[in-house]
Amino acid sequence: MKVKTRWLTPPGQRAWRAVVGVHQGLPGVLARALQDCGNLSITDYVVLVALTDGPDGLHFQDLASTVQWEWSRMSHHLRRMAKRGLVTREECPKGGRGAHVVVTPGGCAAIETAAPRHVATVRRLVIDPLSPEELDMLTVLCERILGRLEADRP
Amino acid sequence: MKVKTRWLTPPGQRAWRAVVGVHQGLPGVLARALQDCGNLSITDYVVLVALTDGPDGLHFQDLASTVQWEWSRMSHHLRRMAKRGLVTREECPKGGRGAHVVVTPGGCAAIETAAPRHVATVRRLVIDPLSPEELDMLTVLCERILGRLEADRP
DNA sequence: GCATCATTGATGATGCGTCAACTACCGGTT
DNA sequence: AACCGGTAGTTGACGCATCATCAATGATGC
Repeated sequence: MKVKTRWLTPPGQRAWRAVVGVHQGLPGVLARALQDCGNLSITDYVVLVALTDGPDGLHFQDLASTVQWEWSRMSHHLRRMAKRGLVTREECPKGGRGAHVVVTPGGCAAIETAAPRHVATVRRLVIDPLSPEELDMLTVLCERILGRLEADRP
Repeated sequence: MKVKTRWLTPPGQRAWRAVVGVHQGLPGVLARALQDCGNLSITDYVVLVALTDGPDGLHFQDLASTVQWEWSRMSHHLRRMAKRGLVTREECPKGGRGAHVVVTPGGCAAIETAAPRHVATVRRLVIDPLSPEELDMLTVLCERILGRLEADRP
């Protein structure tokens, strides 16, 4: 019951396999590293980094747009994070409507322990095994692919 | 409330951003392409490709090991695919215990329409925008990273 | 001043993936 | 035969992501 499709050329197959392999392997290792120090998921980490990047919290919608999430996803995730004491919703200081999201001391502590280790993991897995020239090459190639991706999804 | 961590160097940041961008963007485009022709998810596609790669169906555990899934995940997914008429569980031809999974005619038709388009999408997004030398370079870099990943997860 | 509409955000339903039982069945041992 | 340990696979519960929908709060037109 062979499917008769013209598959990729051997170099193409090998490249695709490698890309898929990285795609499948990276999140697991990063997630484990984050789990080991502070019980954070990758998504928690992303949200906390966005929130702690400025001096104060962020508006709900600004937060959602900086991490490129839909509002509903953000809302659900903030509820779960709030239940775990990582963030809180406050009244908007500008008085208007809209939720203002801030990091609790607990969340701040969590991100401050997690961030250095996470960066170290990224370094170890992706940055360090490549020479500076190779890193630049990887950047160029990924950005080329990214361009196609964005052209595909306007 | 700035988190004071030594982040990546600018080239490192740019590389990491590009890698993450590809990682986040690729599945969406591939999933849409598969959805548009046959209502398959990426996971459906992977299972169907594995099943139609040989002349006959596969043993449950062989299927699980070729696509690198846990048994429970495979079991759940096969149940859902069976409910949609894509695969069936049969008695093992060897007589022993164990489930034998085969593709239904409907599943076969689905994969035969989906596969060429999927390959074309991969080509368009990843293979075509790169020259052969660049493709080889991408392979080498990804495989280097893969090595680190596997060293990290024994 | 109020009716209408868009924005902002929350909620419920559904599907997927993981973990931890749980069942069933085969093989060998006593 | 009865027992037992390991293999094969299923099931249930839970967390997360997405989609559709709902409620409340603006802004705008008349």
